Amino acid sequence: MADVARHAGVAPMTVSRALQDDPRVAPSTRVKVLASVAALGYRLNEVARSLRAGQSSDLLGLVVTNLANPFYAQLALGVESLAAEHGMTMVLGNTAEDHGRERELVDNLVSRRVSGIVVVPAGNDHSHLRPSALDGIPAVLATRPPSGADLDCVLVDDFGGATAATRRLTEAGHRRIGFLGPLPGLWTSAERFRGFGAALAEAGLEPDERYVRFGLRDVRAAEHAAREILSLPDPPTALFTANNRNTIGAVRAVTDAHPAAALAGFDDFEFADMLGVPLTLAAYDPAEIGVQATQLLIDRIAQTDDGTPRRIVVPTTLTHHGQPHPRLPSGDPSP
Amino acid sequence: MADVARHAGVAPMTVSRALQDDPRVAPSTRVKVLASVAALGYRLNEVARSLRAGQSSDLLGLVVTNLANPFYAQLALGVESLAAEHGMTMVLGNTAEDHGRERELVDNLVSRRVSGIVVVPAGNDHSHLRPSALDGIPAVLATRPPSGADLDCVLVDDFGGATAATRRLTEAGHRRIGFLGPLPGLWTSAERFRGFGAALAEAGLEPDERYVRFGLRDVRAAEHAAREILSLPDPPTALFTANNRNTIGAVRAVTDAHPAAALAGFDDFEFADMLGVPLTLAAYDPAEIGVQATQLLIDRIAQTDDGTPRRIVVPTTLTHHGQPHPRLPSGDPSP
DNA sequence: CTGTTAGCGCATTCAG
DNA sequence: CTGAATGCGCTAACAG
Repeated sequence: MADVARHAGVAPMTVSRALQDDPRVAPSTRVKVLASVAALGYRLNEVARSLRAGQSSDLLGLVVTNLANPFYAQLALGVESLAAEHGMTMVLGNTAEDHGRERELVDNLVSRRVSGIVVVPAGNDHSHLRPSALDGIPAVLATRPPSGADLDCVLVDDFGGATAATRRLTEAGHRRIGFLGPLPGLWTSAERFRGFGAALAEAGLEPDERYVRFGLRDVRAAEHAAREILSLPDPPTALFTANNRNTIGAVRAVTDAHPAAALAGFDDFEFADMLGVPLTLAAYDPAEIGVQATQLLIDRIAQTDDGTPRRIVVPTTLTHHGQPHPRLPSGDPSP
Repeated sequence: MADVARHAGVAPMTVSRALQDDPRVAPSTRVKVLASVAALGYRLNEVARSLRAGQSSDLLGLVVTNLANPFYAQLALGVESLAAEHGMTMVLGNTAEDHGRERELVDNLVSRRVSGIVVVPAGNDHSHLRPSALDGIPAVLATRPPSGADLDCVLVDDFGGATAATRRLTEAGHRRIGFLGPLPGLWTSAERFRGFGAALAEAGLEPDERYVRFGLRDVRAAEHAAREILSLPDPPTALFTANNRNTIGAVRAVTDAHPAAALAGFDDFEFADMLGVPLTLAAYDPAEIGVQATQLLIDRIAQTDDGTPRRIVVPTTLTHHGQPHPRLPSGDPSP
């Protein structure tokens, strides 16, 4: 910068001002300075700039559990787009659902003085994400509600979506409906099960534990569980699956020799319409979650909020792929 | 840091040294310092640290064209994993194939003094990525070779993969084979077409322009083109598709009323085995590209290379989903 | 409108 | 082994 100042015949301070469009600098001077900047190929050093600024660095942290999941990639895209709109740059970390790694990443981001962090938390205790634990840097949770800390968060309407999707099954006359989901310790998983149960209750039914499986973390496990359930002496005529891994596993099981079962689930995914199996899905826009979370963060950074924790719930839409579910004959359709 | 020093009864310099495991500090002093650090909840300021260091910031930039594509999400994961292994943090930007945005993002990263940048370039001229244009910060290209600049790059074996996949079709007796691909200006697209042509040549054939379509950027366009080609009076009996968007479009076209055609293509994707259509695919590991690119970058940062541009080619593997392609009767199978 | 002074938090350099 | 001085590149805060 000193070089530029020399080249332009002004003081460094003037260069600094010209570069940040300070209105107090004369137009003629500004032109002169900008010419020198161009001539010397000079570029502002953001590191020094943000050191001086003390707080803020125009960086926005994002910590996700699994970037390989297109869901989180979309969420990241949402964060990036809004961040960019506000002149901020996204720093991305992947925890692979590892609490320790999450701590490391968050710590790292704090050390870099990012302006805020969007976190998809790996664990159920979020006390380490309190602003006080983060040198005052605000964090916003995505897809899971805070526990042990008063934090902003953006959630999906897990309960509503699961209820609506399951209702489609009961409305079609199904009375024996199975459930496949990931670990019940996951908030989303628990909520979706609750929604599932609510829809059953509306129809005067309740979950049958023989047909309920939790802890299915990948497609293979889900497929296996689906086969087991469908092989029971008195198998369900329909399945509700709590996320796309489980849905896919169920589809695999159903397209095979086993007795067909109607499927409804949570999460839309590409190709859902190409699997040759009718599928009712509670869909939502993952990017929207990223956008909303980033907006909360920006509000908090700008202090335009009132300080009380906010909670945004992103709605789901019911979509249907493939042929409509055949309406079962009234009464319990026996095998 | 001064606070910690005071608390520990030492000079700030000693705190600094203790924190970076300088062997010259006495063990007892180190313990004292670390205790104070913990007591005060002190955290090193990476911003100041990297300002002092002048170069480097333990940040590694990644600029991709489309994070929504699982391919690039996987690539990002590869970059992140190796970066993390080396104590570096990934900063991610998305260009949406926009040259201007790419320049902005790269410029931004340079201003932040990242140690290096992995770029999936949007355009065909890469002169703006020369180290001299980047204040000496090295860039590595991923999936596309440099042009107008001597840069390291990591490529996929586009030619070989396309040749191998197409060969499967000719070996099965197909003689009228169509081609669907994105814009021919894309290097990968051109290479894959070249590989397609090479396999045809081996079988004494050549591309029939009636069956060749470029510029298909999404599934819908690919599906439409596939339908058109398959509706010709003398339609091809097989199609080679140059990327997963095109493959999916072709699958959609083929599963419909149209005369079936054998399919081979580039890129594997999830569910490829669930579409009910036999599919030969040239597959490769996108994360591997990210890892290799990051390794090149780290080498260059550490100056452990000899300065000449390096080029790494990631191999492809032929995978087959669904039933094997039925072997056509010898001779040209007429409709 | 422009320049001068001072310091953000840290680590290199040189003295103890 | 430890400490003091110095400056990384930039910009508030105060002069002129």
